[in-house]
Amino acid sequence: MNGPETKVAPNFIRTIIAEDVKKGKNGGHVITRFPPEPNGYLHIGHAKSICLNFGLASEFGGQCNFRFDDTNPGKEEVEYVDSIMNDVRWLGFDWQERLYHASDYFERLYEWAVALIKSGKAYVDSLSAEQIREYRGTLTEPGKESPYRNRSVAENLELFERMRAGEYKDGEHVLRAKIDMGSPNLNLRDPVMYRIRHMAHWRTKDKWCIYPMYDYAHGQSDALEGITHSICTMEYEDHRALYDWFLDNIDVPSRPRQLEFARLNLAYTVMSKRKLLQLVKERFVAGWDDPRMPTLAGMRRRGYPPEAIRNFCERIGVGKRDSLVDYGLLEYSVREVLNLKAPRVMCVLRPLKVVIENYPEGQVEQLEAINNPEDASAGVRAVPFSKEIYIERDDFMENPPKHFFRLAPGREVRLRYAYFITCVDVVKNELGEVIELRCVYDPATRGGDSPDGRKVKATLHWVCASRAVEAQVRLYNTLLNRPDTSDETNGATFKDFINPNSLEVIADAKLEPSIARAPSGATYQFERLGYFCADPDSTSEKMVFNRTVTLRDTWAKVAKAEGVKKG
RNA sequence: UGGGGCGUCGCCAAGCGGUAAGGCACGGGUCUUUGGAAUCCGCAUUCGGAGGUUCGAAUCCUCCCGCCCCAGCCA
Repeated sequence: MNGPETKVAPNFIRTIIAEDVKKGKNGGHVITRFPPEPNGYLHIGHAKSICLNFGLASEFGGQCNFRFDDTNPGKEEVEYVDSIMNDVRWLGFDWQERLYHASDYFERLYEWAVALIKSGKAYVDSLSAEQIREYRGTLTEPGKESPYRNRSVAENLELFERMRAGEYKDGEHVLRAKIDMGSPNLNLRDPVMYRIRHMAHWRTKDKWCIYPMYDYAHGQSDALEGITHSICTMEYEDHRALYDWFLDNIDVPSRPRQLEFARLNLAYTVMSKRKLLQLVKERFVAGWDDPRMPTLAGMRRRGYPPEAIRNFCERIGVGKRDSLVDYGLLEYSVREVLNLKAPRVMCVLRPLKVVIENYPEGQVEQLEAINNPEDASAGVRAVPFSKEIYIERDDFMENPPKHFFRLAPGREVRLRYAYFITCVDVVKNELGEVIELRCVYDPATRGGDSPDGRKVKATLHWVCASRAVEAQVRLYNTLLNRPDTSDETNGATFKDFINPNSLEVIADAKLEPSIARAPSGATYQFERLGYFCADPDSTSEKMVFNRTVTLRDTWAKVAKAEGVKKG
């Protein structure tokens, strides 16, 4: 697929793996894994990891396993399990039969813990959680050894066995690795391997009441699956010494290597599961799949194609430094895909009635419109036209500024695929607001071309008033009103910067009749406005559309630069 | 003031001792029945700073500055 000139941009992980393969390490094989914990929905940051892991595996002719990191039953739920698998498949990746769980290895991990006890490298500690924290020391002072650190192997064995048997309450004992309480790396100060949790696990049910910690479970799970490159985010860099310590002190079947990369931060949104959960629980959004959410479920409902997300993940690259990616890059990736695929259709969001005075009363004609100028195979459709139509309020200005090309008193413009019309009169209500336009059309311009070759500076979208279908349209803006809300130094939190205008609902947009019954999820370009997709909230009475992303809007840029006001 | 990372264009990001890729954004042109799309052109004498090594440094050395992560029986 990748020809010689479509070479992908190198990154340090790709480079390391290529070197390993070249040296024949791991027999030249590459096996990666995507290891989510089922404690929340997947978001665009996970997409980066998914694309990296599955992408690298396929690039090197290897495979990527799917593994639930389910070591903490207190936080994990099956609702998340289902959504996670669904989202990875939707993104376009397939783990075939290789669906694994850290909980598949509980028995093996337990045996290895026993072996570590026998070799004097692990012990049961009976300090309380607070005491363990005190004994751990601080960033600048070394820790102290627990008084239980030198229990005999026999005693440790018995205690650990009874921990498993359920003879102790939560928190009474833990199993710790015996490493070095004076290490400058806090992860090596006798890390906890097992804690007691009398709690059912979604898979193992009541079989266990002791559960392994991430640090103890992850590397060994990797080794059992023959993972060659275990790719994780930067915050685990300090854990690598521990990851390696376990692998060095346990008789594992293979030797994986941990590599760390920087997680994705996207402007105007948040990525942490904690914050996303807060948005859902505190009703700032309608749910995990709210189209404003950076979750894959939200983006799917918003209308972002999986291909666009994959392209975005390739474009942002992979590095080790903190970054904040411009939201515009994601939007560019979305438009790029949709431009080629989305059928065009006309919809008027904020209607302004236009009466064409010289058009025959009661006549309705069908005009031919191109479905997708980027794709001839998409064909054409018929759009009804008659004496009364709606145009966009923004497409008319009574006193147009210099660079406004659209309709104005006395001005002629084109109605897309229809006729040239000239505004001859403006009807206002008692408040002085424009409520209707009176225009005349030129019958010779049918279809939108003028036989005499005269030009017009603008083409407007429109909808036939008598045949229009009303639809609800939801317009989305950024969830947060500033790009970076991570600085909480003055007691501020991201919630202080939630954009109160992130959702704008248009109750009665006028839609051309051709998509009156569009299937949920179908994406269209509403000409001159943007890409929109049918929402599952649609009913047989009323369609609901989500604005996926606007089109690039040069006029908006000009208007802003010149300080043009609406109206 | 311990340890681990990181500093290349407004935002990402290549580069690994031979004289600064690419994408987005931005500015301008062409074309246009979407102010869309497409297309062309422009956009870092300089790589956090200061010294040093070298014929030659973003790349090597020294010192300095800045930012991120770590004190869960979370992952």
